[in-house]
Amino acid sequence: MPADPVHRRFKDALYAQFARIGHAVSTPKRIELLDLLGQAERTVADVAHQTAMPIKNTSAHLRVLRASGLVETRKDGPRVFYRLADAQVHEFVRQLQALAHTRLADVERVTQLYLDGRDELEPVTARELERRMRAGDVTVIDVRPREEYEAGHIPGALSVPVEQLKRRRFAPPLSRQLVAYCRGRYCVYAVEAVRLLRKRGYRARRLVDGLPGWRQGGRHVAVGA
Amino acid sequence: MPADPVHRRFKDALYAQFARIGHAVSTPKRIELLDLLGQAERTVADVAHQTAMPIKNTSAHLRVLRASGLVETRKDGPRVFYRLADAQVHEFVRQLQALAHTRLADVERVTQLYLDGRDELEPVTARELERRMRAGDVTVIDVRPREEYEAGHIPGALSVPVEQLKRRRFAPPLSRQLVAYCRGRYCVYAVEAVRLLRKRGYRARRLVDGLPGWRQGGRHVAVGA
DNA sequence: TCAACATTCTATCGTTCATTAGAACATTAG
DNA sequence: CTAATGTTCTAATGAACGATAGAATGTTGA
Repeated sequence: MPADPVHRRFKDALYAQFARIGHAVSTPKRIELLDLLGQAERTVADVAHQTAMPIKNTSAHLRVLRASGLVETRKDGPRVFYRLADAQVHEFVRQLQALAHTRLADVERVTQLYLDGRDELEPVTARELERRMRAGDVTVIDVRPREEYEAGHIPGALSVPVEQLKRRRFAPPLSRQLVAYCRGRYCVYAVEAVRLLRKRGYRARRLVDGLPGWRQGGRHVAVGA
Repeated sequence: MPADPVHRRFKDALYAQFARIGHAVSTPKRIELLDLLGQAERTVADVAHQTAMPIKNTSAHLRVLRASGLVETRKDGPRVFYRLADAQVHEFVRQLQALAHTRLADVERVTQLYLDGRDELEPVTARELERRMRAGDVTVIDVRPREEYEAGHIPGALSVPVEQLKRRRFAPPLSRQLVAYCRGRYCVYAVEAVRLLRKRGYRARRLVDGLPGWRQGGRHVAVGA
C-alpha cells in the first residue's frame, strides 16, 4: 500500500474539496434554504422569513452555500436574489433527503430491535445504569413504598410506588426510556412495574439486584424526600 | 406564510434528520472512508491504514457513519468489518463527488496540479473496452490492491497491483495492448500504471472512471481470485 | 486461566462553526 | 444631498466537533 506522502497529500486535497459540498449540507437550515431556492429564485429577506431566521443569520448561511458553489446570486436594485446553481444541485438535495428517509428509518428500526431484544433478555447492570444516567437518556423510578425511598434511594430517581403506577399517576412521554428498581434480586415490584410500563408502550427495563446492586461498588445513595 | 409554530417545529425536526446525513459527509476523512467501503468490506485497521489515520480516530469516524445509517457492520471473531449500507449510499457519494467536480473550480485546479496531462493518457470508455475485449486484442489489468480485485473486478482482467508492476512482476510481450483501471475517476493508480508501462514501451491506456465506470450500464463484475 | 490482539469507550483539549450584535456598504426615493 | 431599505462584513461568544490519549471491553488461542 502506498504510504507515499505525495499520494496522501493529493487525496487529502481532493477529499477536502468533496467535504466542502458535504459541509454545505451539514446543517438543517441550509438544507431548508436549498429546498426553498429549488422552488424559485428568492431574496434574502424572503427566505429569512420562510425559515424563521434573522436576516443576518440567513445571509451567513447563504454565504456558505455560495462558497460551495451550490447557489448563485443576481442583484436587482437593492435586492439580492439567490437561486440554485443548476439542476444537478436540486437532484443532489433530493437524493440526500431520500437517503435520509430510507437510511434513518433503518437506524431507528435496528436500534429499536436491538434495545427490545436486549430488554427481553437482560436487566440493566448498575454500571450501565450509571453510564446512562450520566448521558441523561434514561429516567430511573423507585417503585418501592414511599418510606423505603426516603430511607435511601438512587440519586436522581423518582419515587413511584407500584400503587401509583397502576393508577397512572406517572405519565412521562412515551419516548422516555425507563429503568425501575426495588429491593433486590427477589423483589417483584420492579418486574411488575416493567411489565406494566411495557404494556403501555414504554421502553422499560429493571435494574439487576435493585438498590443493593447499586450500592455494590460504593455508589452514592440519597436520603430524604 | 405560516408563522405557525407547529409547522416550524415539524420542519425543524425534519431538516434536522436530513442534516444527519449531510453531517456524515461533511468531513474529508469520512468521505474517503465511504469510498473505501464502497470498494469492499473492510476492517477498522484496514481502512485506518489506507487513510493514514490512527485506529482510534478511524473508529470514531466509522461510528458517526454508522449512526447516520450509511454503513453497517459485521463482526467476525475479534474483527469488525464495515461496509456501505446499500447501493443507494454508493450512488449518493458518487453524486456528491460529481457535484464537487462540476461546482468547485478548485477541484479542477487540484486535479490538474497533480494529474497533469491526464487526458494525454487517452482514457478508454467502458463501451469501447468491452468491444476490444470481445475482439481479444487487449489485456486488461486491475492495478488496485489484491483485496479489492477479489471483491469485484472486470471479468477477464488480471490483478496486477501497482507495487507488483513497479517490481516488474508483470511482463507481457511488448506487442500487447494494455488497459489499466482502478477505483474511479479520482484514483491515481491507473494513471501511474499507464505512465510506467509507457515508459517501458507498451501501448497502455486507462479506463475512464475505473470500475464504477464499468459497472455503469449494468456490465457484469466477477468476484474472487 | 492468562496473554495477545482488535476495537470501542471515556475524558480532555483545541479548533471550528453557528449564531448574533454592531457597523458598514449599496441602492433607491425624496 | 439625506433618509430608508436591503444586504453584507467584522467580531465576539458559546456550543459542537475532531483528534487523541488512556482505560476498558471483547475475542481468540495457549
